[in-house]
Amino acid sequence: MEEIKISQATREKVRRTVDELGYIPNATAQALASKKARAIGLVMTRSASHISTDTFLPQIIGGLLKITRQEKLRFLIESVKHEHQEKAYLNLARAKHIDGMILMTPRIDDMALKRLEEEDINAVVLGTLKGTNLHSVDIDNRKAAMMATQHLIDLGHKKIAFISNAPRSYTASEDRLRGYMDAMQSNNLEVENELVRYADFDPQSGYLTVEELIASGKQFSAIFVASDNVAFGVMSALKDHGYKLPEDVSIVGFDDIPISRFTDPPLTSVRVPAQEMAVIASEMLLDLMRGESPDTKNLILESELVVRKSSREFTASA
Amino acid sequence: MEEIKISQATREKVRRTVDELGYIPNATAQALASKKARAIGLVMTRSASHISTDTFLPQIIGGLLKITRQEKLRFLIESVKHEHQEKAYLNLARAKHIDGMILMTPRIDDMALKRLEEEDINAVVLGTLKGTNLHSVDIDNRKAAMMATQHLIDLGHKKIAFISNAPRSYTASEDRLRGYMDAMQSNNLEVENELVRYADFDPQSGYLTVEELIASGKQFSAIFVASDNVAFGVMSALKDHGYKLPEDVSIVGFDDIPISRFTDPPLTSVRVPAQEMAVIASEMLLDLMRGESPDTKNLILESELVVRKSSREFTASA
DNA sequence: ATAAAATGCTAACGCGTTTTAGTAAAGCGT
DNA sequence: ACGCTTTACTAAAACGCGTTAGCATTTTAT
Repeated sequence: MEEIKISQATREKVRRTVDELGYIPNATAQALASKKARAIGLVMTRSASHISTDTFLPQIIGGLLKITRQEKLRFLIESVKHEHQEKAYLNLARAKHIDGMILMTPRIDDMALKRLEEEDINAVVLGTLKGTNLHSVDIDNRKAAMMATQHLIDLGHKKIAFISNAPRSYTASEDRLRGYMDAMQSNNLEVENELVRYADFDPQSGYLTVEELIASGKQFSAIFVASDNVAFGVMSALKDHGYKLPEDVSIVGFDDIPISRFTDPPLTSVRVPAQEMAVIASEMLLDLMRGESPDTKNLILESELVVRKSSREFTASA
Repeated sequence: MEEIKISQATREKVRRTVDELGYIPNATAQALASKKARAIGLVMTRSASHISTDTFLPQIIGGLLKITRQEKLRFLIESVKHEHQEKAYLNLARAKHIDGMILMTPRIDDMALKRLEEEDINAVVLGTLKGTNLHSVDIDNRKAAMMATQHLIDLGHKKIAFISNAPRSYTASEDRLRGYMDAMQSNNLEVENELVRYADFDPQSGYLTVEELIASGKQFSAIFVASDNVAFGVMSALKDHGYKLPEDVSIVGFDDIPISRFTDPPLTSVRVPAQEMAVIASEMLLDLMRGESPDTKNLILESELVVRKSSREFTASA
């Protein structure tokens, strides 16, 4: 595979002949002979309906596609049902149709993931999973959530509700909650149980959660919603119940997905470099596949608060 | 492969032994020997950036995943650069790493697609491409666009602008424009060139298009936007320029993606059964892969107008 | 000029399955 | 019991490529 000298003419001639004969190497045979599939998998554990409403996913796919295209790798999407997870991950790699995998939205209790490291399986986690030795790319969810909450506090809000992006069993959800609590506590603000609620990925769950929140009768002048996608439902519910945004309630989201700047009001949100994360994760995976070890084991990317119109100074109206 | 009689006990014993040994068949070897990859591909021709902002994609992926999971097929995403398309499609199948493919967002001028039918390649188009013999699943874009436009006309609007979902080279874009024109003409309303504009998939392009529209000085009291994703940008731009929705301008979108009911105002839109389309397309593909021919060659699913708050009776305010 | 090393080329093997062929055993009818 | 067909099982071939080993040839060093 070193630099071999072959005349340009010969090279061209071969190319032409190959072209004329229409020869296309059989990828399967190549894979079998070389023991390399030249493919990576994006592994998800969510249901089809959650995937359908996931506005974050295209960014990840876009990023992965960028790399796989340029590296001439194939890219498959694998979806494992949570019930069968114990071996599911392993089988994907053991069956050798992929050389490595990228794992999305890890759950805290995901023991199967932890087993991946015991085997010699190339994997990069998109997110954070404590207690494992797996490579990962993520942002500092806790810190970012703290920043977001602090922003609301700086605007004078005291009764700040928290609506999660997902059930608490997902690591990102837990971390963002902690960040919210950090900010509240370090400003001597009380974290009220009634004001902490869990949504479930999609706008609909955000809508319903707000209705519960309103029904609880608790006062609040701002909500930190740990997912833009959920925040859309949150904003819609608030408006439907007669709240004016941002006059009555300030909202801060999380993810800063592409459409967030086009909502009404434009959503203040924590920018998560999703596509960049996907690109880096796949580059790390490539390193692992080559037998090299990536520069960093657990890379944390910067995130920043993008202030738009959905958050504003607290006034006594609410 | 017929029904062989094997005692339940034996069956279980084998299963246990297999489990203990941790044997996992090598998918690559299976594929090579059986000449079946047991995999399908979703083929897209758009750039990474267009993919990242595509809010329609998750629904398609969700639908495909549903079927591939249940049929134990693998599912890969292939992205071909338009420049190299001539052979790109063919190679995907020729290299034999997929048994069939689903083609998204076809372009009118896509000659490469037309070559697929000459070869013996299993393919289903998600959309419509005239002049080919390929199987396809789609809605009646022209009729749906006509309905959407007619809805605005029924509300008393006369100056109705059209903003496409994509450049005119995409078949869906062209068909939706025709539907708009059908409705206008059959109501003796003039189709004004200045009021017909082309966006480019994402909200940003919608935003810019509206600014051009406004700059043109042409009057309009309603806009039919042939994509919800673009419509988000359209609504945002209108508001930024002082228009009230729906008081000053009525909007009708297209696709009815999950978040459309949560916008402000909730978006009137043409419901496209995206996930169902994906499911049916993959089932058709499965038929083709089995050598059977699907019930229908070019299946047209029903779409309906979902009326929400973004469209209302014309008043002389605009 | 000769031996040693480097290079070019071809043929055979191996990858881990499915599939086919082939053989032995068993079932059937007369 | 004998020939015939069916069934069960085993061994080998095939899948289409990468890789290795072996041999022939050329280059380098002495």
